[in-house]
Amino acid sequence: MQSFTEENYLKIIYHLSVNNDQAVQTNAIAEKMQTKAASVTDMIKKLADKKLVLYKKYQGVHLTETGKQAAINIVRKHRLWEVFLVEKLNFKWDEVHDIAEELEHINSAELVERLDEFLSFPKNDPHGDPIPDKHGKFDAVPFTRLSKLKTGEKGLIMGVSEHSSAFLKHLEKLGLTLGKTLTLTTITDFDGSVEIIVEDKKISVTREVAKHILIRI
Amino acid sequence: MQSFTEENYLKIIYHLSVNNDQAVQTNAIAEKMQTKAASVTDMIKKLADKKLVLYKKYQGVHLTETGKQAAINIVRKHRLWEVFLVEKLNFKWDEVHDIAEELEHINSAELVERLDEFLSFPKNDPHGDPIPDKHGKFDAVPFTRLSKLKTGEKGLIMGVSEHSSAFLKHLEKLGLTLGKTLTLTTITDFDGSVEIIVEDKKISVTREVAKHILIRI
DNA sequence: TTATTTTTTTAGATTTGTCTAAATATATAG
DNA sequence: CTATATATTTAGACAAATCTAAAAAAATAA
Ligand SMILES: [Mn+2]
Ligand SMILES: [Mn+2]
Ligand SMILES: [Mn+2]
Ligand SMILES: [Mn+2]
Repeated sequence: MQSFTEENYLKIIYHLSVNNDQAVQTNAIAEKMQTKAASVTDMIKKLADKKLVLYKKYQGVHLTETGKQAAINIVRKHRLWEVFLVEKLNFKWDEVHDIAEELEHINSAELVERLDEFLSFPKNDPHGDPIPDKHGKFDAVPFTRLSKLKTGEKGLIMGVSEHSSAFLKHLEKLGLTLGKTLTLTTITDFDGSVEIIVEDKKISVTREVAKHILIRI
Repeated sequence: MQSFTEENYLKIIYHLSVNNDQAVQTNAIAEKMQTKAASVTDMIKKLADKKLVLYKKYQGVHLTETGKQAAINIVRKHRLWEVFLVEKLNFKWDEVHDIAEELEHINSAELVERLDEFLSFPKNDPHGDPIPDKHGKFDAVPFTRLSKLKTGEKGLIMGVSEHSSAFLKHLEKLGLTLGKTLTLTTITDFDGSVEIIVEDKKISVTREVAKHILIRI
């Protein structure tokens, strides 16, 4: 069994290596963990001793299969708890992340399976992210970003790639929530912002925001 | 904010001092915490620095009002999560304690209040123990023990004072669950075991077991 | 009331996860 | 290919929570 800290390292290494099969760098981990590179090196050695990561000095780390499964299990718990908080306890999608950061470390396989069942085996969390099943399997639905759409194209909002409360609240206010359909009408030349229509309303979205809205055409 | 460890100490000191206004002894804490007296002394000093307990060398500890409220809040969370596990996730009453030991440390006041509401503000946990409200208030319903009943007396099972899985499973098997009504028919002289009738069935219960069954006459 | 037992505290180590500062390796730029 | 910049590791220290062994206080018994 891993400590909370070890679990957080595994999860971060996982997120940094998914969609990218290169080695994860010490500094990248340090930034996400909000700690120092020296501390990361210490922890990496420990995780390597436990065969959870492969490590070569100065060459960054890769998760082993065991490490990857451990990480995915934490992600599974995180996302299931987020669904619970939104669906059952009526939290908003911008309020659940920090609580799930704690709940994801609760250690009971039985609890996770029963929670999954209680929630009717959800496929996605409140931010559109896929929930791995009990074997760690999930399908990565392909997506594009609002910032990549061309004029006139229609799309369905299926997720976000930025999870800060400020960003989510902003989308909420604009009515840009999961499942909404939108049409891109204009791309502004000078700043790349986009005009879209959602539910018959015209909205302007900065390029920075558009980059983080995941779309299925 | 307290660490998990500090919270566990507070909770144990609380349980050892409720129904008993004497100072809680170092060794008593050590036994419950499954640790050594020396470690307890260290922690007591830390809790005293934080004004969560009153401590005089060699004289044991008392919770301060702040410490008591902190402890009660942990107990509240523990019992609410136990209700959740039994009522919503269909765990048995003997399966929930260890998971609740972890969940009780999740740190979000909003979560607790919403969970309480989701559960329809339960007054008691699956073992009959009272759940403090958000202000830490609860009424200690008076009770007696099956071992104190006299021949012919009737009673309602309202709780248990032993929470081990083995004990709870045993009661379950005998059909001695919360809310059941029983009548004491015989007290055996030589070993103090009691014969009772529950739902028209005659059952024999050892004195040791009878001591831990809480009854309202 | 003196001796013995029990309880509690202190002293000094250990483990985990962190830090700063300095050393070393790797990458990048001329 | 060498100089500089960046990334990473090492060395040594620290705080939290624990431990063992020994000392000290309090309780109990003779
Ligand atoms: Mn999240
Ligand atoms: Mn999420
Ligand atoms: Mn319990
Ligand atoms: Mn309980």
